[in-house]
Amino acid sequence: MSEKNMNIYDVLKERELIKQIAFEDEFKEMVKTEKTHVYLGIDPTADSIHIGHFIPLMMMSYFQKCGHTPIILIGGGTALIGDPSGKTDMRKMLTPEDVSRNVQNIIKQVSRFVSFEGENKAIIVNNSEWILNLNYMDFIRTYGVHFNVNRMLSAECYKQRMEKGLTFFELNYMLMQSYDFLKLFENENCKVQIGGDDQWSNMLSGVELIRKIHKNGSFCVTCPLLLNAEGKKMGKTVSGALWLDAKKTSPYEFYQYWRNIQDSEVRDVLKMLTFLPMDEVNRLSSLEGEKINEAKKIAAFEITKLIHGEEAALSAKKTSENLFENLNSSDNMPSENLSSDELDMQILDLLVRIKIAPSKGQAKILIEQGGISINDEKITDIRYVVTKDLFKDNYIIVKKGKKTFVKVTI
RNA sequence: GGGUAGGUGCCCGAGUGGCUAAAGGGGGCAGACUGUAAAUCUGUUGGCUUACGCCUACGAUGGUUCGAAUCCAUCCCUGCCCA
Repeated sequence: MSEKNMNIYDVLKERELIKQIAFEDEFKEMVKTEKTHVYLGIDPTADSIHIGHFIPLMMMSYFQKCGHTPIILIGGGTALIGDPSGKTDMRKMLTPEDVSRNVQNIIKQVSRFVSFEGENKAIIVNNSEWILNLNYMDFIRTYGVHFNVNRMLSAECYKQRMEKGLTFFELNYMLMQSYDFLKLFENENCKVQIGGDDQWSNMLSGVELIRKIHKNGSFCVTCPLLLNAEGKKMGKTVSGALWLDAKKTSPYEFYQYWRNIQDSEVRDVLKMLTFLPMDEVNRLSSLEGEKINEAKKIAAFEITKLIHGEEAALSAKKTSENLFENLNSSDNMPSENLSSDELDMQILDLLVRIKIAPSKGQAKILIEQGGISINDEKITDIRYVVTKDLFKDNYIIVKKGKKTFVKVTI
């Protein structure tokens, strides 16, 4: 691999994947001469990773390509307790079985970005190994003394919480995360932590803890958060988050998400979420007017390929082209199967049945506003009945608005 | 522990006995316009019902009343101030 000798700092700079670095100059010098371990923390609170993990994983991928060793830290210890950071309610407690099943899924998805083979193969560690055995008194005496609460409270992430109320538990998160880094530093010679910029304070406090105890270099690097043109986090879909698991967000849906980004987001998306050469990124993102659709297609394809593999990406792309560019094929479209005794169904019931509308009331509104068509015929009567003769080749295509298609088969 | 202000629909927020499925805004969805974009304009936004209507919903549980988001009691939760 020729990339092995590339300098990670330059690579990340070029991709604009760096938001902040602690001890930047020292970091630059370190990576010139050393190959180190790099860690990224992921909470196994869900059985899939979502788009928020995407950029840090891209970053990790570059680190590995440059010869560094990725460590994926699973927050198994903290997940067993239940992470309170959700604003409204405590997340439900996870059993050890939940956690280990989630971990399996997460590893599968992470392996799209980092390799678990070769000289600097990625390793997985779980912080339950050390968190669960902590002795409270020992912990606060040994490590607690290094944390200045005044300073912690001035950190951006807590500042916002000050208005809403902050519990001691949440305040502790910073100590836990710092301790994770310290352990990895001591046990695995891990000098670098990476993560999203929202983690900056937590990461920095780990760096400082290590420097206080070992008087030795450790670093953290954050990547920019993926924001859309409105300044909100990207990755929200109608049905919630944009997941990287095909079972939760289909490759087609995933592809469409990226196909529909705004013009102004194209450059960021290509640059940060694909491995396309920068020349190409620059060329594509400078396209104007209608032509920028070309860039969006490429972005959607590349990103889908990265997450779901080439085959799934091709078929998502094909489905999309067929639907929107009128080639009239329904392969790979989201589909629902009806049993034959469900025929002659009222249109309202059908829309609910195939999950196009959440309730009959909503379905009624959609039809009244002209948002529903079957096989390209607009439906205007809310009492329309779906009969068997509509089903050519045993399927119909139900369309909601401009972008939602469902193939209904019998 | 004491004082005080609060908890309303996806979110913010008005409402302080009947006209309230609950103003207004945001967000979502749909329509027009477009490039599967943005901006703009329009409609719509609890569930069931062809409909009359019924059910569920203003932190929780009880109560007062012909009638409660609105009054009373108890409880739970949150903010702020004092200790």
